[in-house]
Amino acid sequence: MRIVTWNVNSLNARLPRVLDWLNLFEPDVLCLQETKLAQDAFPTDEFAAAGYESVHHGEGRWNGVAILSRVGLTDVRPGFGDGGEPDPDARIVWATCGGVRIASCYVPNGRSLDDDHYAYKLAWLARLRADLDANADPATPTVIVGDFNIAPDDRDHYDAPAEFENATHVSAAERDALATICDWGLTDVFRAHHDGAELYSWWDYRAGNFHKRKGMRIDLILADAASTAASELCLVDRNARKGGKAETPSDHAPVFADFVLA
DNA sequence: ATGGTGGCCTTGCCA
Repeated sequence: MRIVTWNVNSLNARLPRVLDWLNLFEPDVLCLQETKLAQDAFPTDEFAAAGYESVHHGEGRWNGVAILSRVGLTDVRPGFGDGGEPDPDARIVWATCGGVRIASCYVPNGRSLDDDHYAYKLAWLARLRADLDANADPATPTVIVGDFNIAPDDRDHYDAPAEFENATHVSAAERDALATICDWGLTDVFRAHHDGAELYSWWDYRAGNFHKRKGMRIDLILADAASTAASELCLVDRNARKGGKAETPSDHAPVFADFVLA
C-alpha cells in the first residue's frame, strides 16, 4: 500500500498538479493538507473520476485536510474525538483505508516562540497524543501523516542547530511534543530508511531557497512498529517542488511510503 | 540586508 502526504498550499491552485501526480505515482492513499477550501468546494467528482473516494475537513480560506483512497474509506472522523471544545481550525481528519487507520494532519505553524499560536501548537500536539491514548488501538495498523511543522532533529533543517534556540520548528519543546506522540508507538518511517540523509520536504518560496537546498523535513509519515517493519521505502518526490510561478508548485513536496501489509 | 514569494474570502494576513 502506497501512502502519501502532501501539503498542497491550496488545492484550488494545485488540482492539475495533484491529478498529474496521482496518474504518475498511483498511490493507494493520498493525504492532503492546506486545501484552503470550503467544504462544498472540494473537488470530490474530479477525484472520483480518477478512481478515488475522498473525505475533506475544510473551513475555507485557511487550513483544510483531506484523505483520498482507492482501497476503501470508512469510519471517517474529523477533528479530535475527546469530546472537548472543537478545534477552531480544520487540521485533522481520520479514516480507515484498506485496514489501516490513517490520519491526515496539519499541525499549527507556531509563528514564533512568544506567540499565542506557539502555545496553541504545543497544546494541539498534546491533544493529539491524548486522543491516541483515548481513541486509537495500538493493535490496529496506524499511520499518521501530515505537515507537522517540526523538523524532528538537526538533520531535518538546513541551518540547525544555529537556529535551534530561538526558532519554531526546531525548538526542544516542539521536538519533545513530537517525541511524545511517537512514544505512543509510532516511528518516523523516512528515518527508518535513511539514517544519514539530509533530504527536505519543504522549501520557502522566497530567496531561491529551493535552488540553494535550504529547506526542512517537516512532512512526516509516522507508522506503528509492525507497519514500519512492513515498509519497503519512503521517498520525497523533490521533482514536484520544481518550477517557477508558471509551473505552480506547492512549497512542499509529496512524501510517500510503500507498505507490504498482510 | 529582518529582505524574499505565493495564496486567499486580497489593499492585510498567513505561511
